[in-house]
Amino acid sequence: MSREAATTDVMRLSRDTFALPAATLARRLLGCRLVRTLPDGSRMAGLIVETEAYVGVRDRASHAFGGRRTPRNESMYGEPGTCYVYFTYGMHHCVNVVCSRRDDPQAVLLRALEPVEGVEVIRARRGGKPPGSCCNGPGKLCEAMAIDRSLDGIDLAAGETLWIEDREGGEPPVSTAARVGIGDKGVWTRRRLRWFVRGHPHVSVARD
DNA sequence: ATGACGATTTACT
DNA sequence: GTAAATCGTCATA
Repeated sequence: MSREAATTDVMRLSRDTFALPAATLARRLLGCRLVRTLPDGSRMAGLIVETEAYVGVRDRASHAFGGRRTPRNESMYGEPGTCYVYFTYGMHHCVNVVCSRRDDPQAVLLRALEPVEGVEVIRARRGGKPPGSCCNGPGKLCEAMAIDRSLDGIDLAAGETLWIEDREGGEPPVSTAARVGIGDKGVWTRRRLRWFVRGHPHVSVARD
């Protein structure tokens, strides 16, 4: 392999990157590309522009708070790079990247993407909405990319039908904010564990 | 068996 | 801004 090819090859994120702590990985994922392929051959991708970190058993807002371990959140306890998909509000899915190490349930919630590949397929699945309204929220991006509980527990590092590719340029300009949709969880409601690309039009909630 | 609760989205006032 | 939609999950009994 030539030096040129090596530097231009898209790099799939691998186990050692997923082994970062959630608060570090959440920022590291901004600008990276989430890729999804379907049995019918279609391929979709979007740049990650907003994330949230759920930092472990002491995080009151986390599904794994206090070490809670049930059939629903079992994949949070898996290898770094495991995909955690849950169903909520009776109608929406949300997708997370499990990180840190096995049995340390930390994860990064993917909250918004900028669609860059398969945009027409994405729009069709979102009822024909404009691209800017297709992936600007955790439930929306799952609908757009056909992500549901059937993908819970898969290995994103293996990259069969869903994986993440590293960004090619440097880190985009980053803003932080409190996480969205957290009820009263004391200090954990206010901590700035949300990261997004500053000023990006596809972010779900721009407020800091 | 029951009930409360969502890491949300959409439509409507 | 407020409210409805809609149901799997889990703690409690």
